[in-house]
Amino acid sequence: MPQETQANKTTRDERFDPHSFETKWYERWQQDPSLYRAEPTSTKPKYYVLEMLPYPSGALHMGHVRNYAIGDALARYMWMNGYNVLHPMGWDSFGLPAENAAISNNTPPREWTLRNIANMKAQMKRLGFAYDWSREVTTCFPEYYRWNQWFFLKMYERGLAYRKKSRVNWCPKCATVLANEQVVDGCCWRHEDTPVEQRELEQWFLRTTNYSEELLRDLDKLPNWPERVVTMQRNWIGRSEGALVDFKLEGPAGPAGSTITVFTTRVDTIYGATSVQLAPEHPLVADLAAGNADLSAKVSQMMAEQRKAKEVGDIGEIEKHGVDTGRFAINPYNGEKVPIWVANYILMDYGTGAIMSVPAHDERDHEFAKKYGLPIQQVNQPRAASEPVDVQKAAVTTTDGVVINSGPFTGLSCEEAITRMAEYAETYGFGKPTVTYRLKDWGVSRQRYWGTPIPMLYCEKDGIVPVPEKDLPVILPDNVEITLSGGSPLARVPEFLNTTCPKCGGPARRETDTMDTFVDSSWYFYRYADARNDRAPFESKIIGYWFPIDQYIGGVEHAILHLIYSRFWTKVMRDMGLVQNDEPVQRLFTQGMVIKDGAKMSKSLGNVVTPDEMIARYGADAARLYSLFAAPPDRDLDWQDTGIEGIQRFLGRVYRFVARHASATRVAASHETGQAPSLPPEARAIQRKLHQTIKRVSDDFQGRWHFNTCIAAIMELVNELYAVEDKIDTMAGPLLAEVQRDLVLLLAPFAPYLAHELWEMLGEGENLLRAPWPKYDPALAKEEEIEIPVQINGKLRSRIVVPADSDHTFVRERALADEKVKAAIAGKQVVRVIPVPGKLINIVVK
RNA sequence: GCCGGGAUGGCGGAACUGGCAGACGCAGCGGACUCAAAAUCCGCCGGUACUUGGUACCUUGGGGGUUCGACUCCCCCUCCCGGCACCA
Repeated sequence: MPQETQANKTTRDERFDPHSFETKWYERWQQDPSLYRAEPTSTKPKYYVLEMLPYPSGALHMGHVRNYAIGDALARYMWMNGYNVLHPMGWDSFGLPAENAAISNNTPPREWTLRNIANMKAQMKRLGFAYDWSREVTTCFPEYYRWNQWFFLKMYERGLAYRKKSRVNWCPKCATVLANEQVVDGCCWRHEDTPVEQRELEQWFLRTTNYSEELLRDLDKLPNWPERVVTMQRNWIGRSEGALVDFKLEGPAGPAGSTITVFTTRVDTIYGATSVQLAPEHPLVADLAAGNADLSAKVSQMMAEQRKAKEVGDIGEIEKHGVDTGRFAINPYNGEKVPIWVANYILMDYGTGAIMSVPAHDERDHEFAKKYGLPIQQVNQPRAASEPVDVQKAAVTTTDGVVINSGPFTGLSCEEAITRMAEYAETYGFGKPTVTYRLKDWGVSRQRYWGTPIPMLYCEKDGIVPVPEKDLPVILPDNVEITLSGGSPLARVPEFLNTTCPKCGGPARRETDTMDTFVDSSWYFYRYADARNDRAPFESKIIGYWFPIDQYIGGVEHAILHLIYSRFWTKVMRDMGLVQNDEPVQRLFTQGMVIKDGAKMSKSLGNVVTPDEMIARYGADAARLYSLFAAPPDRDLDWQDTGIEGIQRFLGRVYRFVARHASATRVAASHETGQAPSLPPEARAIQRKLHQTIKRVSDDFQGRWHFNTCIAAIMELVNELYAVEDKIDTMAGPLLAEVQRDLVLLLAPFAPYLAHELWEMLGEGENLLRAPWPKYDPALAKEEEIEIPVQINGKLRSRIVVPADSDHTFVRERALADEKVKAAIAGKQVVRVIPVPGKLINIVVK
């Protein structure tokens, strides 16, 4: 054995070559496809960890690597802790970039997409991510999208899918319609410099608004979602409580009827209403303007103005103006006649498109009334008025007040009046309490080729006819000419377009729009649980076992779009009896972006770092470990090329240390004796550090996920091992063996290649993924002596070393006896001594 | 305007419940090894002042406060990032 130690010393400067062993393990892992498979049933507890599936754009970027490194570390940790882990991966593979590539490279979208998938899958494998590929989901395959179509039919049956003509967002670059969620600052979410146009089109919608209330309420069931995601969804749903009140039109009524229903959150101020304001697009406006050329012209001008403002995204900035229609409406509470105006700041798509204008108690109404000389009438007196209020000067908008000049409601508090007056309206049939939402139905039609065909037919005789379930899937044809003009490419494929009506057997044509790709990603994670089912999207019993997802990890950019649609889809499936869970995701983690030199990586800035070059230079482990080490995972990560070199150095230090002492460990392991005899102090220090490190890493996995500090802790352990390495041979063998094994286990979730290599080097035959996570012993982690800082009047003046379990009296005596302390308090009076057990002592002197 | 999040050395970041500010890493400086370089190993590394060791003072975006003690709590302000917004 001494000779062997000698031999090891000679390998001290052995080069650390991650590529040789990463290649070796990569090949071994490819040979065993069952390695990361989840067990269909198990006595172990289940754990479903999921990273957001990528769009197959061509190659992974560092943001992907970071996302998957977090998920992979967690999956490996859970495996080592004895869980039945489901850790799948798939491809969100429908979408526009494939069509754009088809146009620019003359490559069919399918071919382009599948090539990208192959490339990215190879990258993932090379990075060592532990996915259960037997459950791979590719959304552009008929075996997947047929279930999109199936769900669509089920929603149609339940009245949740419907077709209507409406004003929709249109991106001229995508040549298709966008959902409200896909419009960012008035521009397309894909083309941030392209303003969205408004077009009138016949479209398919899903009734997300049926679930507005539940989508909002159930946010309370998600305590383990990031606060900001919950807030963003809450804002997006935009619940507002108020009342509907009917104002009767005075004089002749047109086709739009004789009632103007207004929505208000402040019905308590209705006695102060001095006009009614309509949105230019309000149906009644056409009636009122009929035969009035001047009014018609002004109204169409306002419509144009609103549309333009909406496109540019600065609705809210435009100057308020309006026009008096010359007609009147009756306030149902007091019978008063108020003029009806049309105003450019009233939006048809919020509330009812009509408001009552109360200039005394609303700032916008006040501004408007001032401009046009409309009367301002106070009906609300604030309680805590420091100076006399003058509603002619400024609106009083507080709800902390008392209702005045309001007939039978005079004297009520605002809050009470809001309730009582709405009830009153309901009793007398001219209104009711109500709730409105900002959330709109989800427009899912896209005038594009590379997506799921919407399974609907149009028959001249029978109208809209759903494709019978037995005829699914409606296959997306190949060889379609793709252009970005002239509407849906599928409309130019006669073989696809023309079919027969299943009801009457007569000629029918197919719907040529495809589904928004967010449909694909709204339920893909259910498919993973039962990915090869060809009779149903999945078996409910299997969903019952795996759901909800224990941990979902992805970018915060999906906080609204994908995550609200997924929640909606789950609730619909639950109401269909397919799943039992109300929510798909138990815990959500949103990781920060990877940036470089303070900016998002982009080709135009030339600051792109690719995983391939990082693997080539430093290896997969280093790329993964650095993406976890450089910043806490929830924050943005500023990529520094020199930073990853430090990680590579660290991995080399680990490798060399274990390599140098592996044989000693193997020998020790072969005649393990159980509890070591009392250790020499240096060995005890190492043991203590080891157990402290195990605690820190384990705790972080349970709670904060600050993997940057976990890795720092492991670095500290390795630094300590190096500091005593010269003496390590004289230390007890079993301890060295324990340290080496545990060090490798601690690194296994973060740097799997290195960990596997060293595990084998230590003579461990067992699969590392199934090796038990090390346990720490609090007694062994505990310090025997601690250093106590001594403060005088809150300033650090000295430090003393005392046994860890010293009581206060002892610490106090030692502190007061300290030379530096004595000098500092000489001639002064000790007023108080404040102990912080185990932490610090502060002496207050005068 | 409203709602979140953030600002700490030359840089990325640490300090978890009010208790040693700057862990760990990068960059930098010095040393060992080497003919030399790379690699590796060891040491130093917030600022200012003074006689080196050392000691004192300053320092967590700015200003005030609470406290024996504040990166951490409270009030005011500045800047940055994200969401919502004529929402009635």
